[in-house]
Amino acid sequence: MRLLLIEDERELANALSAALSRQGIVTDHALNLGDALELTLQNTYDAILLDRRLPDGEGLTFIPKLRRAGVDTPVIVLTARNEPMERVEGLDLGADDYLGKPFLIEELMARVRALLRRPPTLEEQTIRVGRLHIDPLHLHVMAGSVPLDLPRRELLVLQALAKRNGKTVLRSTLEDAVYNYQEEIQSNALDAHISRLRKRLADANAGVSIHNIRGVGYLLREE
Amino acid sequence: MRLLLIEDERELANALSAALSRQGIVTDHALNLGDALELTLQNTYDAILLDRRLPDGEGLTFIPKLRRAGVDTPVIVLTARNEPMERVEGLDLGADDYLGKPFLIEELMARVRALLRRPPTLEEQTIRVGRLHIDPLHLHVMAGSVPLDLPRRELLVLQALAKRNGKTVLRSTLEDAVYNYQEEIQSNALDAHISRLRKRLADANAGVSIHNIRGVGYLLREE
DNA sequence: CTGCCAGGATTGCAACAGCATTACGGGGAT
DNA sequence: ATCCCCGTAATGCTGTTGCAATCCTGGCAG
Repeated sequence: MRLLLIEDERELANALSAALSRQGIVTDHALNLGDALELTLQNTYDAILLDRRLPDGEGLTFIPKLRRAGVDTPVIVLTARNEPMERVEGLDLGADDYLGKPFLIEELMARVRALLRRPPTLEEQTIRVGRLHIDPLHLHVMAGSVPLDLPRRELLVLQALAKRNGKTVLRSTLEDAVYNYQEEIQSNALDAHISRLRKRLADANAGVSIHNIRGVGYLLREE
Repeated sequence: MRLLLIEDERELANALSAALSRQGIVTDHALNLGDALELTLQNTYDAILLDRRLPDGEGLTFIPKLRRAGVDTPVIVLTARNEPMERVEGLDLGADDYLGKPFLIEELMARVRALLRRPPTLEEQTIRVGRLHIDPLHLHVMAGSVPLDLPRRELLVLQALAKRNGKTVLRSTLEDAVYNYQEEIQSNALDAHISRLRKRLADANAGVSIHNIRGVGYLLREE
């Protein structure tokens, strides 16, 4: 783990560095905001410890600067000013945590650990076939850059087909995907949906087509 | 935004819920850990506010239980015990933040905002659709350069739609975004909000419209 | 090669679930 | 006292969907 400590009091900085080092944490140290910005752009840190009072300005102003530069490393603000409203200000400027001096090294460590534990954002995965982008999580379909609004049942059919991209989907599987066990169908309703879906895909110039395997099922594939 | 508050003092809980509600946050309330666990497994919260002293046990023990159940919702611990070492203990058990009572609502809000800021990129802090600028953190909506004051529930609807800009939001998801589980609606209240919101957006010449996908949900789209 | 047929495709239609809108009134906030 | 939010319900509307009638097609048997 690697931290950037931005702190102008050398004595405190050294003590912190030493303590962190004993925990197996590597600490880079900047004495002012100018140096700090340079360091953050050249390196990647797991977290940044930021003092508010610094020779070249108020520490908090550093956070928006960082963010604008596309750096989203978590920031913990260290400060003597520990009034509630000050904390609000700090947090709203983009700090991830706020720690009033004096503090125990253990608490700092615990807060760093808490920050690092936060899960990274999980990517939403979208299925791509032809010019279609299908986002099953958000029930969203795009044909190229144009959104494709599908009625409920057609959407279900398309999703079921897309999930097994290119592979044949049994007719019965499709039926299960579109109808729950309470809903009985006694007609070719499914065929009707397929037909209507085909038309819509063609109209949208989706670049895919629904192919039938006689007696087995359907599959979705690029044209 | 939707929170779970785990707190046995009804009075405090009600006060908090009211305050949060005024900030556009929907709060579910559990009086004990048992209820809380059930709720967390049934719903998805943006964050959990957890008291330490609870009728059926120490609140902190709840966190590992949650994590084992695969729930990684951020937890903010609220407590009278605010000694540094106690805080360390809480954070190491998996809490994401720690707030000593008494606290200002503002600070709680700031800490919640800090937590929620993580997953979406910082760029997305203010959402833009058409001529609308929506700042979900500060609950502020602008149509062009004119501020648009929306009633609470309509704001919640708009926010929920905007967060998934352009993508379909399930009806049920919208309901969860606007109502907590205690508030049962047995009418088309949601439809009514949508209708009224539509009118306001049109009057404000917002350049966006709410589109319905029959049987699925709604989405927000530029005109 | 031809005819037959089961399975598939298409499409009009009517029913209905789902949606939109609006008026009303209770209740909370100012 | 006033205003506005918000839930409710009545009313009218609309697109989806199940169905069925009809047409099409591929595969197989003779």
